[in-house]
Parts: sequence; C-alpha cells; structure tokens
Amino acid sequence: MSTSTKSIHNLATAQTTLNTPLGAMLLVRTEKGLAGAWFEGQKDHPGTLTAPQHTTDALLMKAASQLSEYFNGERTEFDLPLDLRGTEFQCGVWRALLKISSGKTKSYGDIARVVNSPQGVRAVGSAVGKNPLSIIVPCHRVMGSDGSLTGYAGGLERKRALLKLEGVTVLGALL
Amino acid sequence: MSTSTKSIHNLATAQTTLNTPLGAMLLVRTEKGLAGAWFEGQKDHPGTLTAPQHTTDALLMKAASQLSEYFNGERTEFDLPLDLRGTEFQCGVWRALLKISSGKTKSYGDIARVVNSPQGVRAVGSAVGKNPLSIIVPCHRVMGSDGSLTGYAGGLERKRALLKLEGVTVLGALL
DNA sequence: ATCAAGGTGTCCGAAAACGGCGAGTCAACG
DNA sequence: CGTTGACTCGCCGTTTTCGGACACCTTGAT
Repeated sequence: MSTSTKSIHNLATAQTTLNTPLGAMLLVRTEKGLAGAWFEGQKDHPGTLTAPQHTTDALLMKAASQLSEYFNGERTEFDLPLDLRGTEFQCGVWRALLKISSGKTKSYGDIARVVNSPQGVRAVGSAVGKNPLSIIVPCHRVMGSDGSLTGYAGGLERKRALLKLEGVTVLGALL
Repeated sequence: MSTSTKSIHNLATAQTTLNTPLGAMLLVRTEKGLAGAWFEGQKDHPGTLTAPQHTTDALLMKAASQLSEYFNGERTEFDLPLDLRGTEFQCGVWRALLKISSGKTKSYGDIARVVNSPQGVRAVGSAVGKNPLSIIVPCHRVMGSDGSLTGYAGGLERKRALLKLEGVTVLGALL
C-alpha cells in the first residue's frame, strides 16, 4: 500500500556525525524520530545528505551520548524515539530484533517464526540486511542456525566486535 | 490473498464446442457454473483441455442455446450460473460489466468509478482484457472515453461485429 | 562414525515491467 | 482562434523477474 516515494533524503530534518571505536557514524533524524544510523562505508549508506548539520538537536545529541555509553560498556539498552521506515514486513522484522537483549542472539529462523512467516527465512535475511539503524536495532545479534556469523552490512569485523563487546562468545574465533 | 494454484485445467468438469458466426467457441464449466467461453484463436484461450467432452451436460447445453439465440438476435440477456475465477479486483470489474445492458456502452473510466478505484483506469483495462467469459460477460461493451474501440482479446473485428449486432453505432466505420 | 566444506534447491518479499486508459500539452493546420 | 492528432506522463493491479546475511544434503577426508 505505501510505496513511500520519499526517501530519507527528503525526510531528514537534521543529521550529525559521531566518532566510535568502529569508525564514524552518521545519525539522521526525521520529524518523528531517529531514522538512520550508518557506519562509514557501510552498505546502503545514504551518502551525503542535504539536511542541516546539527550539533544541537536534542534527539541527535541524546542518541550520540547513548551510543557513546554503549561503546564504553555503560549501557546495553537504548531509549530513543525511532522512525522505522520500511515495508510492513521489514518493520516487523526490525521490531523483532529490538526484542533481542544484549548478550543474547537469535537465528534467522527464530525471527522468521516471530514475524509469523516460518518459511520466510530468506526474506528475513534480506530485511535484516536493510536495517537502517545499526546497533540501535541490533541486527548484529542474528546469526546462522549453526551459530556462524553469516553476514553484516557493516562488515563482519564490526559484527564480531559488537558481539564481543556484549560478551557473546562466537565459535570459531578464526578468520 | 488467493493465488489459486489450480487453473481451469484441473477445475473443469466438462467442456463443449459451439459454432457461431464469429468462429468456434469453447465452453467450459466447473462444479459451480460456467467458467469459460473463448473464441478460437482468442488471447488467453486455454488450449486443449483434458476435461470430458460433453454434449449432454445441462448447463453447457443451456449456455450453448442461449448463445445461439443471442447470435440470432432473439436474446439480449443471459441467465446462467457463473463461476467467475479471478482476483477480487478482476471479479469486481467483471461484475460491473454484467450490469451494462445490451445496446449500451461504458468507458473504462466509468467502470473504474463503479469498482471504486477511480484512478485505476489502466488496471481496469487489464482486468477487462482477462475476461474469461466472452459475450456473456460483455467486455465488448467497454470503449475508450472518446468512443474509440480500443481493444478486444478476440480481435477488434469481433468486437465491432458484436456491437453492430446489438445496434450500437461505432463512430469511424473506417479501418 | 564424524565433521567440515561446498554445491544446490527453494522460498519469499521487493522491485520492475506491463497493459484493451485518460487527461494534459503542444504544434500544425483550416 | 477552435480542432485534431501525436505524444507524454501519471495511475494501479497483476505478473514476472530478481536476488539473497538460509538450510539441506552430499562428498570426501579423518
């Protein structure tokens, strides 16, 4: 039903950049809430935005500080208004991800069951891969049914690092 | 919602062939009613069916005789149980066609409004084009908003002939 | 037997292509 | 000036195509 012609480019009301141990992050907000958080060089990174660069926007500042705390190990949950922009199915998947708490992981099949499409494992895969809110929507907590890392839009290195930070031991420290 | 995997091929319970002034017609029925009526060589003609060839099936015989009467100018309406097989939208369009009485015509836009998607003119076009019940569901009574013939799955010649039989004068007798 | 690695099958959602239209634009005529 | 015709472009349900952050099974080496 909703083919939202408008991309993040025309909906963004403000943006900022945050430095993290894993590289710079672009944070973008819309009227309704935080809408994007991408690592530099990440797949689907929207590139340069025309939205005003803000260092004072309340929501962006709050997000930035919560992320900093996360990287310092002082925070495991986020408390921010989000504006999830995607198809109904994608939003469902992303909401399911929000329910995985720090230190735990789930498989693609698990998520598929949660969103009520037990056969849609692969579709879940692509939805997860399109998560626009790195870290905040914890797509890095999804692994293959056999415990393998599978993939990550920001690169497997970052995925591994995030899981380590959360105290998850990934089998096969190799590679 | 309904992707009815079953095509007419497995639902047909009987078939027959009728000779008309415009060529042979294939009539097909299912359990529920008349489901198909195609001219030979018509677009979407299902080809050869495996359903038993009947010359005794009550419904098929009734349909055949009503069609004959129609071609003889002795009948303008049909009274037959139909089994409209299509998407919800298509069935809606086809039901709208059933309301156009002989001798009258409507435009695609008219139909679009009737089925409550005033903007869906083209969608109506393709639905009309997939009408499985030639003549009985009078898709030949739909014309362009400017009165042009536009198209017909059985060929414009047949469309012109049917309209003439119903006493409709088509502008531009040319071509 | 056990295990890892790799090929292959399948399944779904998303995105793109496709019409039996119609309203609007523009230019070329009388 | 109307009028006409060629053309463009938006519309919208369907169909087709595509692509993937999977999962199973086979295979061949221990």
